[in-house]
Amino acid sequence: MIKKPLTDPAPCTGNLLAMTDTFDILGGKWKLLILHYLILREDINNTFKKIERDIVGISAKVLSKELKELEFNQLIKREEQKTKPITVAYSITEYGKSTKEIIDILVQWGQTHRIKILNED
Amino acid sequence: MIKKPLTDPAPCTGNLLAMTDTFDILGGKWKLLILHYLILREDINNTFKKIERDIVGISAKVLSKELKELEFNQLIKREEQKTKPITVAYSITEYGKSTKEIIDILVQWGQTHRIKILNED
DNA sequence: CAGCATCCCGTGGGATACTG
DNA sequence: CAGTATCCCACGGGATGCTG
Repeated sequence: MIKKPLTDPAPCTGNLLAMTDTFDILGGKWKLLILHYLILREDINNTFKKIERDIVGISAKVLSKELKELEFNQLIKREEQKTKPITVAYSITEYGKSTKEIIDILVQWGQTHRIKILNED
Repeated sequence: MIKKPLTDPAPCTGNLLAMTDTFDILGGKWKLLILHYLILREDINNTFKKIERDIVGISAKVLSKELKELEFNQLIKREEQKTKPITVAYSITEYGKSTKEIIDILVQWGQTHRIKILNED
């Protein structure tokens, strides 16, 4: 039987670092919701206003900040359209689609949890 | 702690709701780090003090709050030990282990992202 | 319409001290 | 040791108004 060092310094630093990286980029309550929205509506003209209306509870100020950060990290693409009053369309990038597996697992976990809770008591 | 259904015309309401449920339970920057820590150290005596030391950056006040919420949602178990100055050990529950797939994906994504960034420019 | 500037408030969380 | 209680401040984010 092999013993581990007793004074075990913070275990798995690498993993913690990687998770923190992910939180930094995708963290907060909105980014993954926005990515989910854009992934499902890949071929649609998703204007700022439309996103703001569809994602219930988000304010324009916060949405603006979130979109900017997502664009900075190349997860979404921003395109100004030459309309009368200017409109802007946002879309998912190929790289942005890599978050789909995260989203799917979070959705699945949430659904399972809800079922678990309902079956209690 | 589950949110009430939103009266929400947005597409894919169910998915958004499920994701929001997950955020409510596992959200914030600490809960998944704590679960990850406890999953890896399943058979170890994880006292409050030990966790506080190993998870760099967390304060006792916040750790206390997070542990309470995780226990409330049955993701971890709290056990007082009959030591001289009382100690408390926390451990992952079977249900808590269901978060491992989430953690694994977040770790993996973070690592991949880091590699991507390094290979740019 | 998109999104920035301002003002303003609630609260999350740090620092510190105290208790069982 | 494992928390709890207080004080206190920074800042996230709402509301509103303005501009290109």
